[in-house]
Amino acid sequence: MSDVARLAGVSIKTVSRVVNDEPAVHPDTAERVMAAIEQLGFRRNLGARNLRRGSTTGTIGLIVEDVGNPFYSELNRAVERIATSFGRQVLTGSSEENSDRERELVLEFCARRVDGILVVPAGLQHGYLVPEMRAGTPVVFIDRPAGDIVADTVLVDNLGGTIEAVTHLARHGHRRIAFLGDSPDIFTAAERLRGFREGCVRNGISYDESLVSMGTPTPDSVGDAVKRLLDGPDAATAVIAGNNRVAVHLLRALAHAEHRPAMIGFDDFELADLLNPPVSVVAHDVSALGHAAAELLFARVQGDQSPPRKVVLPVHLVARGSGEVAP
Amino acid sequence: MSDVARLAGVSIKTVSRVVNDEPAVHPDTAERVMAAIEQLGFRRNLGARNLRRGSTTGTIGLIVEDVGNPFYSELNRAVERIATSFGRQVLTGSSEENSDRERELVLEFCARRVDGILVVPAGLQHGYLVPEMRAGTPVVFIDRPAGDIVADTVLVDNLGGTIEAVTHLARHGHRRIAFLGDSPDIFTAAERLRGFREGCVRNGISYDESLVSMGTPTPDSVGDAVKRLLDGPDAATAVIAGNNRVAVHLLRALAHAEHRPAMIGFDDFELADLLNPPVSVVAHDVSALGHAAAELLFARVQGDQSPPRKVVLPVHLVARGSGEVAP
DNA sequence: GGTCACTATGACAACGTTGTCTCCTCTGGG
DNA sequence: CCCAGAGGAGACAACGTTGTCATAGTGACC
Repeated sequence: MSDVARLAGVSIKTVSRVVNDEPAVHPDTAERVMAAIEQLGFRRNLGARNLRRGSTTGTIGLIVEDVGNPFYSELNRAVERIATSFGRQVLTGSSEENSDRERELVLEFCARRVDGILVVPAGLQHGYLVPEMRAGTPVVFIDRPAGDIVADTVLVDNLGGTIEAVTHLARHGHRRIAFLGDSPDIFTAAERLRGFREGCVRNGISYDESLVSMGTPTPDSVGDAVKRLLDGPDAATAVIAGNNRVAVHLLRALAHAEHRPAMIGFDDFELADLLNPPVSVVAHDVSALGHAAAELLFARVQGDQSPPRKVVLPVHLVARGSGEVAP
Repeated sequence: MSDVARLAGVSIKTVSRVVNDEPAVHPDTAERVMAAIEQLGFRRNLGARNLRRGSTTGTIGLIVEDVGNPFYSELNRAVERIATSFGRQVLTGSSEENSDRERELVLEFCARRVDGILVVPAGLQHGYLVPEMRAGTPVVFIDRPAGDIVADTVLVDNLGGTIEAVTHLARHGHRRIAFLGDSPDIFTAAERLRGFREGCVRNGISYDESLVSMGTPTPDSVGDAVKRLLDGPDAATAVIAGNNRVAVHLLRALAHAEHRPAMIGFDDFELADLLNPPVSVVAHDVSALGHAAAELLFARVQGDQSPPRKVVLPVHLVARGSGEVAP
């Protein structure tokens, strides 16, 4: 900026005035300054500006498990949309379902003085956030609640959705239903398992633990579970996939099976309707999840001091075929 | 920091020393400072630090068309991985295929003094980047080259891939092949169309413009194209989808068709192998694209001054079934 | 005992901005 | 002709850090 000032033959403050469109600058002077800016390729340093003004940095942080997962990238997009409408930019990070990495990212974001943080939490302990939140960085939890602190949270109705799935299958005559879920350490997985259990009870099906398989889904783990749960005399006649990744692995494992069980997935996914048979799912609006969380965050950024809110978004069953076959 | 200093009864500089793990601080003093830091929830302001040190900000910018598109989110993930290994964080933005928005994002990133920018360019004019690049912000173009400047670029072999697709179809007896591409303003779309043409020539097929449909893919636009190209006496017997989004819309349009043409998509996508028939594609390694671009960017960040490089990554045809049916 | 090396600490300036205050020069009204 | 007021511009400090230099204290050695 001082280079610009020198070239234009004015003071540094006048350059600042021009850059900030402040009034009380003579048009001729302004023009000279503009020319100098152009010539030198000057661009105001936002970091210095924010430091001096004590204003916000105009950035928010978003931490998800994996920005490459379509579920999270749709979330990312929704968040970005809201952030843009508030004139903010988004720093993203993947926690890889690792709570140390999550913490690292959060603290780094705080050191960068982001205006707020959206996080799909990996761990169960979030005490480390208390000082940051007290220092004025709002945090909103997405898809999973905070472990041990009270904070704004936006969830989907995991329990209700899974109950609905079980009920739907029961209505089509299934009594032996298997449940394939992600690691039970993950809130959504645990909650959906709880919904599965509750769904069985409500439909007069005895809950059979041997029909449940939980764990980080890999092609092998899901393949093994399929062999175990869907073979033999006591085989399950229907199966619920606990999330989109389980569903994908499950579909691949079932692709060449002789007789396929009925199936319902939790989380919708692209092309589900084009598979054979089309896959029925418990769907929810991922964009709405991102929107709601981001809107809540920006309300906090703008000073909303009301007590922490918990929002639960509805889910709905989309019957496409795979869940409507008889045993 | 001055609060911490006051509480610990030391100078501000000593706090700085403790925070930076500098030697020459008495253990007792350090402990007192640490306690004060803990008590006050102090966190160093990275913005101020970077300003003072004149160092890099530890961030890079990534601009794609849409962070929610699986293709770009996979790219995002690959870039993030490299960035993390270099201790950097990633600011992301969606240009929405709008060159003004792209420019806005780039300039905002520059004002934030990112260490470098990765961009999937939307427009054809990048002169606005020259001052920024001269000022020392390296820029690497991904998937599409810069419009009117020379810069580092990482592409995939669009031409070769499409030629291969045509050849593959020709080998299976097809003579009337349709091509559905994205808007010809997009480099990859234009290039793949060129490959289609060249592929026809090489295989002794007369290039028939009436079998080509280019434009931003929507369910309707693709549906209309399908009706036009695949009906009637002169209908195409095979079709090439110019990118992953065209492919998805095409599959949906064909889902209930009586006799389906042979089909090959450009860009692989999840579940392609589970459709009926499984979809043959010209695949390329999106992660490798991100890796290569990010590695190149960080080489520049670290001072590599060699002439701009152009990297073209290979593609390969994955035959799964949809491309291997006779006319 | 004086010098030297070394440890531990602080004062101060500077990074690139912008808010505040001040100063100078007009213009127009009395 | 004087003065009030407005318009235009600059000097200076401050934002939160850290690099440089200075200083005080402590042993160890000749």
